[in-house]
Amino acid sequence: MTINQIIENNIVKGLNELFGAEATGNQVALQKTKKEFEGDFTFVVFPWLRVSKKSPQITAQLLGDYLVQHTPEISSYNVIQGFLNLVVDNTYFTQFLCHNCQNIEFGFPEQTAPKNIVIEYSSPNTNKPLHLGHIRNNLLGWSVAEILKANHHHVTKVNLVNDRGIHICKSMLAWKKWGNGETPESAGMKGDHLIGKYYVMFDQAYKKELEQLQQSGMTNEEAIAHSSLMNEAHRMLQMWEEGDVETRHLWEKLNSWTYQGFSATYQRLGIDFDDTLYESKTYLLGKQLVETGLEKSVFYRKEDGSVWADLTADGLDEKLLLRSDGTSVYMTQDLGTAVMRHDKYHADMMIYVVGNEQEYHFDVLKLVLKKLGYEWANSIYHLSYGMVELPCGKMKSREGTVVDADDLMEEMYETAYKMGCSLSKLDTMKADEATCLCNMVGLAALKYFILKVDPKKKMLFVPEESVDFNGNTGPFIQYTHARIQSLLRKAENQKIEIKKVEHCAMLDKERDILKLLHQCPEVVQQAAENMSPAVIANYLYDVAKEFNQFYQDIPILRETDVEKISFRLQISLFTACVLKKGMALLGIQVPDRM
RNA sequence: GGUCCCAUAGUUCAACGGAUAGAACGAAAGUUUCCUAAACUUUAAAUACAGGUUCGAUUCCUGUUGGGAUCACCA
Repeated sequence: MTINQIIENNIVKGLNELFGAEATGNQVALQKTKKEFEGDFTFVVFPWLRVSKKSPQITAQLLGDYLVQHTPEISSYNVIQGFLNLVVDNTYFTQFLCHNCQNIEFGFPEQTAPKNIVIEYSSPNTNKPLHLGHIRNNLLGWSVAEILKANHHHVTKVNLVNDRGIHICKSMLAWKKWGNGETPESAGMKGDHLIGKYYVMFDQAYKKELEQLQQSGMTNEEAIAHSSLMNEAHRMLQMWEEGDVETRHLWEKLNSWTYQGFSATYQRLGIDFDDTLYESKTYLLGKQLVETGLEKSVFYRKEDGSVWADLTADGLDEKLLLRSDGTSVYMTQDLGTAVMRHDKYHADMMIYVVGNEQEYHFDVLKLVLKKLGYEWANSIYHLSYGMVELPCGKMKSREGTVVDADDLMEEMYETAYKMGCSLSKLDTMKADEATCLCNMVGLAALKYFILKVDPKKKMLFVPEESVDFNGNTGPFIQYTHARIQSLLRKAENQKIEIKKVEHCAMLDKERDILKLLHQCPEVVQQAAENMSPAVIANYLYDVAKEFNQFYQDIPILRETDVEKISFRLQISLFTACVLKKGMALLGIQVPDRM
């Protein structure tokens, strides 16, 4: 049981015994005491004045006396207005430090109901390279998966590759027409970038064609209908669906180039998956489900042969499920994917990390699944995150207003390198060590910048300006860790042993940082409940900041009292552990020197 | 037009209905004979507007204004 729970239980007992309140546990919530007041936990008594029938001051005093008497961990209290501030005994914190400093399980909260969770993220299209939007998606998905694991859930990370459809045919057609057999090797390009080049090429040629057709007197619609390029692409899609050998062969070849490119990007980003699924393998199941729904009269067929779900009774619109030519749409595929995924993993919860622009899509998906009789539709959770916007607005691949993932990571590395040089941090390092460090620092800056923001909120990215290396940033936390490691190395060189100190007079700064470290498990738990790595990121910043103040104000190795040195080293060691573990949940590595 | 989301210092982000709304960047001023100055200290600076609920509202409700998303035989 955590100390919060112990105190809360005693508050419930106190309220009942003193005032006959008939209170229960979930009505009582403890909060952290604000910094400017004395105390560690605060209980607000205002809501209980009705049952105590006494003034706020008296009510709080009575309860305070009761708690000090019945809770060994609480040494004293004070009352300000209706706020009862409870002071935890110093010994509690010194013992907490002794018991958890070397505990590798520390930070992972207790879990009474572990779940089977499948989390999907990334979900790229194979016709273009990954960009900043994918980076947010990947980092969020990966980090949330780690956070859920830290809360003892069984997590499967899956990537659903959108490997088929008209968009893929566009790059295939462009490569076939104008590629002259170009390969990633011959072009000296990453495979995904090469394919992306042809995708853009198609779009440019298509636009030019439309312009010419319009100049020759056609309306916009007529031009679209008469575009030979688009018609060719559609023919290619049909051939693909019919299983034409040559088309399939081309498709496989170009996709394999993209996968090689993706794989390199994922690796550099530090992202991985337990399983990869392909839409080309699930869309047929979706079609079957639609047929079943037709038989059950859950869906209906229009005169032109298209199949629809009528969701107007539920406040949504009518939704197309099969085109009049019988081919499937996005929703059809997703229905198949959902059923397949549920059957394959026996999931209690299926998380989809997908942008908030698709909220409507997921509302529809859940509703249609329910109409088909799948009760588990409620276990689908759309982890809906905000878009990353540029100063010029939304990112659009075809218009070239994207921040490419590979370029961005390279820029981060270069910035870290320049910075390292100007601070003379790299002077004493070997070349490969410096490279490794700059990669670590550059990535940390990028990842932290993205993950510290609440996932639900959209965020603004200003190239050359957004990603900082000072202040509330990844490198700041890395620096704090490196500083502690340096301290510990020095201690080892001086043959100083870190002994367990069970009782020790404490300075305010020491107490502050211990109190903060003590909160780690509940922070990890809260991050899981909110599915928000930002909770962890902001906590780690607080820890690092608190430690730097401690480090600045209080001598550690320069102290003369052996007990105090030991105690402070132990605090430092523990801080380093929490920083390292926490950063690992964000997918950020921490160096031992920088 | 229908539905949904958002609005906090100059800027980017915080704040389970609780106390004097926190940080960072940027601006101004300081701290290195001493454990890493990628650090620390100090100053100035914000809840879009109007109502309501509450002992108490940045947070909940209603309206106004301003942004964004979505409602495709696109994915």
